[in-house]
Amino acid sequence: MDAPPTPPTPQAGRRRGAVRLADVADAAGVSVPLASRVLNADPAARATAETKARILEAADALGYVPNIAAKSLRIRRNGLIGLVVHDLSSPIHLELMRGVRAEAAAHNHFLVLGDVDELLEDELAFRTFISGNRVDGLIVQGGHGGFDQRIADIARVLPTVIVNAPSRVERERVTSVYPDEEAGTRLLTEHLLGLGHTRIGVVSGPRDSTTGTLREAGILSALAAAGLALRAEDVVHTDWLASGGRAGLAELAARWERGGDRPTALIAGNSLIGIGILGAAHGHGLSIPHDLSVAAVHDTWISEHLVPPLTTVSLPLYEMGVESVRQLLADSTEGTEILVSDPPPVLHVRASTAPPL
Amino acid sequence: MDAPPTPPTPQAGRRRGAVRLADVADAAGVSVPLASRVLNADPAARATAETKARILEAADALGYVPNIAAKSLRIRRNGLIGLVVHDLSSPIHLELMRGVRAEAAAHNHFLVLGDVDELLEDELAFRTFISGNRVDGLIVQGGHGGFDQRIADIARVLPTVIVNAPSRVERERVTSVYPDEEAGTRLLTEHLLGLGHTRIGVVSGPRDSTTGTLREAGILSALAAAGLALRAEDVVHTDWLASGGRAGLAELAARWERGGDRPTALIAGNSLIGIGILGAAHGHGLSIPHDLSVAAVHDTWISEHLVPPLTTVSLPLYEMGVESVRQLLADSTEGTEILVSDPPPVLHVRASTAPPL
DNA sequence: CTGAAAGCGCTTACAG
DNA sequence: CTGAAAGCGCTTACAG
Repeated sequence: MDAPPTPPTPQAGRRRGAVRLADVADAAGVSVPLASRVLNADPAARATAETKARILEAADALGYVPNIAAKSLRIRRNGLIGLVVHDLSSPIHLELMRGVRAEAAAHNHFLVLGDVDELLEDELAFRTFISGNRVDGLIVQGGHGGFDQRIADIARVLPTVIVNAPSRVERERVTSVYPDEEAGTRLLTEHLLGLGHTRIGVVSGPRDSTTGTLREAGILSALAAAGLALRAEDVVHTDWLASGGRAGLAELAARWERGGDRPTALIAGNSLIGIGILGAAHGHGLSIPHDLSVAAVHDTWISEHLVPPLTTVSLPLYEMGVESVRQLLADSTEGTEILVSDPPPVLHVRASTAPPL
Repeated sequence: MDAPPTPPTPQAGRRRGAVRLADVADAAGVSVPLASRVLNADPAARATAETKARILEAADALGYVPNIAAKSLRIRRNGLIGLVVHDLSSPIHLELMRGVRAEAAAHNHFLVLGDVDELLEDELAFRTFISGNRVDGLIVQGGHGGFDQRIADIARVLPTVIVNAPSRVERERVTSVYPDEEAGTRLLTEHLLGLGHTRIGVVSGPRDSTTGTLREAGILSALAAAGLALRAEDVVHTDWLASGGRAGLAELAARWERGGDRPTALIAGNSLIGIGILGAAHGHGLSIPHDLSVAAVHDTWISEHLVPPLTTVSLPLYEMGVESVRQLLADSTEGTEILVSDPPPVLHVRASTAPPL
């Protein structure tokens, strides 16, 4: 038997016969520079309409696509934005990411995915990612404590925008995009007050989280406006996950077992915490909203499918993603802080909140 | 007042003083080619250990990172993998994506994000994404009907792997990576049979979905092994989302209202459908698992936090992501079909399933 | 306005 | 084994 015949060069040689600008120029009978100018719509190129048409046709017929590497090497930009996320599985972060992706695409940019934890750990990956012209700029999910100084370092080299947190970096200013956290929790609190709750507890994120602090401030201000206070014993700090919500409720329930009064409503620092609380409630003999109302920050697709459906306030996550790309591409003054307030926080009342008994 | 002083070239000129290979070579007192060879660990480079050390030191001291554009232009690869996803908000797809990302990073590759729907709509974006050496290869989430022929077209130009679906493309063979769908649903079905259920219904995905068909086949075979059949009236087709699960249950409930017997357990085509069913059950006067057991394909972080926690079978999503990157980088024979069976499907029994009344 | 020339920063046959 | 030279495919001052 003979060796099997070589297949008709399918992708054996990879990147089969890529068509170059020179091929287009040849086909159109013009020089390479002119082809370049016409294809890039250089206003200085005043070739006859007919010539232009011939070039465009040739490019189209040959299926010409510029070689990105060659182009980037010349113009020192590559149409890539680095998106550094923290937790790929959170539906909250995902909504942000959707906005970033869509707006980037609208500007003919693509997203390159990075992972906060990995970049923090692996110095080489870190440098490769932010250096070497790999990306034109960086969008970093904010709110990760220790990462901040690192971000400041990067921002000196590469246009950088922090999304979803005000810049906490003091010495160096980094552009940041964030929502009106306080207005969000104020809305939730007012909703609960309106239902008749007078003692409200909080399951918040990590104690040192700026975002968490802002959310708590919104609760405090709404309570204060009603002449009420937030009791220290009604606040618990945990992490931003469903398991955190579960742990937070366990902690509170343990306190309540010692007797005395307890809050009739809980505000969850985010909707993952809210999910954890709903999931754990039954185990503590709590029926929601009968025994306890629960409301959370951030509306995601899951909220309405939970049992019971979760009352939330939606913050403009998608729009923040959009805005962060705009800021990045506008190469705006570093250190700008953009509050995204359109749309404003919106309350989504669902069955997890009800008047207290 | 004078104009404000120009800041000390922060990022005004962008990409401040990028250090080039030539700078490293100068600093080490060697030629550029030698520096290149040593830094790339070319085994042919037999400079003295001391010279090598000097080069590496210089690179380190200067913080040298190769210019990716220049490098890609030469070697015709850029360390970028295109990941084309369908629904960024699905926790199922996300788990896949995590595996892809991690394995890509392990091979010093980064991910560029594309969107199926957008690429289908926008011809220019499509060509830009797959052509022009933007990415070295493509990983495409499978199971999107109409996209298949398109994928085949791409695969002829660019190394491509379909993940999460066997290749349905007949004429041209595209490498694909998929789980043992039938084993998964067989496990769920056997679990329900073991609990004593003898009539089991299915809320599956779209009627023309290959994945859905495979999952139904697993159910059929397990039922058949027990001498049971799947009744046509107990099957409903919907979409793969929570809203689909909601609609599917509504459809079944409407049938059941006409009287007669009904299934005592339901298998959801995926866990989003399962979430929808759990969320809608109460509205149909059904208590789960008391009146109806529910089990679903794919285990995600939410499953255990649902009310009640959802019984699922986990398929190796993360590992499929990993494997798809390996296949892509191995540039394996086109048309290979890889069944990822490690780990095998695992049953996660939770409170949404119980013996029938 | 257009074309010939230079050059972006690398890698790699090619001579020595 | 190492260095000088060429060249990857583009864009853009620079002359004409």
